[in-house]
Amino acid sequence: MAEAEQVLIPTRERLLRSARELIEEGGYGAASVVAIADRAGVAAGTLYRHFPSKQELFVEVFRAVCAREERAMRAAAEQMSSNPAPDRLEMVLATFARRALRNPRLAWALIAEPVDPLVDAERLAYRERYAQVIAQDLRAGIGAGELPEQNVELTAAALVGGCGEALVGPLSPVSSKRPSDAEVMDALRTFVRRAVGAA
Amino acid sequence: MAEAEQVLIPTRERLLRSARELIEEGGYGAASVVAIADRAGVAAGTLYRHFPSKQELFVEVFRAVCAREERAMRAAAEQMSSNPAPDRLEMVLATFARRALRNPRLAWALIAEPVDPLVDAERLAYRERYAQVIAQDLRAGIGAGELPEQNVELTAAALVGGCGEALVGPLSPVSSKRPSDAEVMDALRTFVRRAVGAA
DNA sequence: TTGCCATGTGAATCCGGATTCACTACCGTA
DNA sequence: TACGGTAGTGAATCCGGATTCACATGGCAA
Repeated sequence: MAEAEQVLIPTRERLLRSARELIEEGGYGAASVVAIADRAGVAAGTLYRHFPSKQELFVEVFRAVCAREERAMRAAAEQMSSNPAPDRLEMVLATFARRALRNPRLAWALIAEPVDPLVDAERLAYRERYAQVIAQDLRAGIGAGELPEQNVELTAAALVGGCGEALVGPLSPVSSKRPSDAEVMDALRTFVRRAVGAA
Repeated sequence: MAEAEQVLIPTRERLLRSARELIEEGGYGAASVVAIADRAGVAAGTLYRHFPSKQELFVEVFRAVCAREERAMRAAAEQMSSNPAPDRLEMVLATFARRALRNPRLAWALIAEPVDPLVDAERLAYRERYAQVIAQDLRAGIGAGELPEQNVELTAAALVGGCGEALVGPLSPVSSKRPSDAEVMDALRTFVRRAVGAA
């Protein structure tokens, strides 16, 4: 599978990119060392010139992708900064959902697919960060009297988790009679608004 | 680890039980063929006298446990059959959560931990069934005017998924500063009531 | 020119399980 | 007592992937 070799891009980057692409296409299972190296146009051994182990490579991929997601969510919140909290929350979670639906396999890998302890730890850390983005707006909403008092951390976790898992179904490899993306998004918006106690 | 051998119980059953126990304690990873056989007080080869493969054994364990969960949820709904739908829904999901919190490792295995295609297929099937239990009460509630119109299937999925993932955090192996079970249950009850649009 | 370092190679090796199989032990029946 | 079938044994084998390592190659500085 010798690709049109992107010699412009340094090997290390190419390896990271190959790994991400393979995960996007077929989950962690599809991203074997040989496959990754192959796609990057190098030999398997080369991977070990740039990363101490496959795990570490995965961690780096994972971090980069999660950071991108977090940025997208924060940006969404930013854009709505002058709108009421419920609208902001709806937007933030809709952003999360939209992106997941656009890249289902990757989303599944980020949200649920276990890999190894190193990556799993990273996952937990990022879940926490997503929840914090939500929690922030929840607090603001409560402060402004736009939302009722509630356990902010748990609601935030339930929302991230909730939307995540709600997506995992529609996302999952073999689901057949899946509803359209628009329907999913719509139902999730309603769900979020209600769950936070918006009018 | 030759246990006090329960020769009263047939080997096949003992194997199923060992597997379940090992999964409860350490997830699928801890349930190797040798470990399972060991705990059942037989040799590895014996497992293959009773099951065509490890996968098939897992599927059987998984089915049994999921069926038990489903029964618990249905029973909870049954008991509340004369109460309003929102109360029933709260009860059903609280049952789900309570049981998960009581047996975190197993819950994690059922809800999220990937194993192999056979078992994963089973998981999807059961998620669907849990969602149907919810959907049933949602429909009843809408019919009785106790709940607003909504996309029943998606809300049900979001709730099962939502509670599931919300639990996964608190459940997960290494989470430290986890809130008390009571707090989690409480926040989830509120969450559920709001999410379905109850007054 | 020579030596050294960084990078790349890919076949050989290692490793952790699942799976097999030739053999034993026991039980009920002819 | 012999026979066949069922259950059990556990060391040997197989298998898929990560990891290693002895051997290039090319650039750069002494």
